[in-house]
Amino acid sequence: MAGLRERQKEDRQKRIVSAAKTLFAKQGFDGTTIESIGHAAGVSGVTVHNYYGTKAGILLAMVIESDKHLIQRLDRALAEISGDLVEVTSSFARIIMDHALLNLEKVIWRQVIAAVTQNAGAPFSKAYFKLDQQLAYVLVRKIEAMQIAGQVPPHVKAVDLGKALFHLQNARFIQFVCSEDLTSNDIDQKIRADLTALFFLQPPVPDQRSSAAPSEVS
Amino acid sequence: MAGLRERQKEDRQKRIVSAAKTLFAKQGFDGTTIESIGHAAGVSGVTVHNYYGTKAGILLAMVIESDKHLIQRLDRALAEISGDLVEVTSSFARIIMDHALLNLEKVIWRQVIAAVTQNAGAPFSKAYFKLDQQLAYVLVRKIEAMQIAGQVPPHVKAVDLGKALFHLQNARFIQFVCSEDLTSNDIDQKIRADLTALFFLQPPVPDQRSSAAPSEVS
DNA sequence: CAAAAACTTTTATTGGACTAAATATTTTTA
DNA sequence: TAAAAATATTTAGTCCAATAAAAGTTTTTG
Repeated sequence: MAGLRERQKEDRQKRIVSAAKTLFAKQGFDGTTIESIGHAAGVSGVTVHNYYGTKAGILLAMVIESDKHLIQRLDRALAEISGDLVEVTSSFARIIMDHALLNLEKVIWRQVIAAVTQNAGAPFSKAYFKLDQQLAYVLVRKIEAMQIAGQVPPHVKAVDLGKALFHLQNARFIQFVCSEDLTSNDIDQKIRADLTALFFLQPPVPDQRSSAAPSEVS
Repeated sequence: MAGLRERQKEDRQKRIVSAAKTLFAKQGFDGTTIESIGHAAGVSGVTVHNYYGTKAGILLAMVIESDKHLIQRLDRALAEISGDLVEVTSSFARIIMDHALLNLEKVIWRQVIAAVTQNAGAPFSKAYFKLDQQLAYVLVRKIEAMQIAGQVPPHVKAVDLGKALFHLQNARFIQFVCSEDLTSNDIDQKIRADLTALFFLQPPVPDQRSSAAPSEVS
């Protein structure tokens, strides 16, 4: 059997998360009561509480579920990219933004970020931060691969670089969801500007030709 | 006269913010009711509402008030720093972290970030983002000065670099307040690692001595 | 199938943010 | 100083998240 009850529970949870997704999208986060989520999912409001603890808990369940596949998708996508670090980071950011908007609207993402920040330490927040770390390591692995291919200088610590790039990307992602006006193209431009400045690149660096180009430091 | 009533209003607002600061610190954000803030400030809860709209509004008023002087302080502090960009950014971040903790505890800062994110678009959020921008421009100005002094290559766009560094610092600041364990020293190390990797620096570059450390590029 | 275990639901309560409207007070101005 | 204007407070109420405990239901187990 392996748990008939288990399956029912999962089914209920799926219905709850699905109902929440619909209602949040339709009426917003604050405009949706836990009761109404339960009603739409065919369970009582208290049951929703029992499963997810808080409204934010439901939200995070949604996000974590939706991000399950993002990491693999990113890994695959980055493997195919042959550009420099700017291209790689830009693509990384773009895939994350696209994926994010595919699942939830910006206004909901704001609630996600708020909930995670507010409840730093809560189980669902830890899960979210863990996910972030996994995302960062997608970048780290790509950088390691680029180092082997000679596209990134070997003296750079891939982990440090990957994390730094991830944090930068994440800051821009937050900016992205905090402004309804900003498109993913806007953010892409900003990220490119960020990296161009940070890498101290002379304007367009051609290609393979001695990619190290260490700028004369003070 | 220039408004006796004005002055009383200001006085009341000061008392409210001050009371809120004390109570938030003592009982936490959620543990403090608007009613109790009003009581401590000698006004009614409704008056608190009238002035600040929401509990988050009070919080942001606190932050904005406390950050009024931060920009000047930063400007003065950075003017005296003569190190490279890593040193400058590190100091920048450190001053911000110190200032932040001097005024509010981490747990309250989490509420601040949550509130700002959640209510992106609300007047107090806009004010906060504006403040952020002003902070970023402190860095931009310093970089411009460094360019004139020949410490930063002239082909780099100071605005881009300053904003990028600010965003990175900001991401690390959020990490800082989201973990009770992390000290400002921890974050400092992380920021140094970030920048070292991003700038593609050979490990520690001593000084003028051009210690080439030629890495065998595969 | 019956008893026990594991959940869910119902019912009831609490607590607090936020709002609205009526009332009271203080300040201004004439 | 009295009327008017501006502002604060009281009062009353709504809404909803969150919790607790009792009652009901389904699933498992023996």
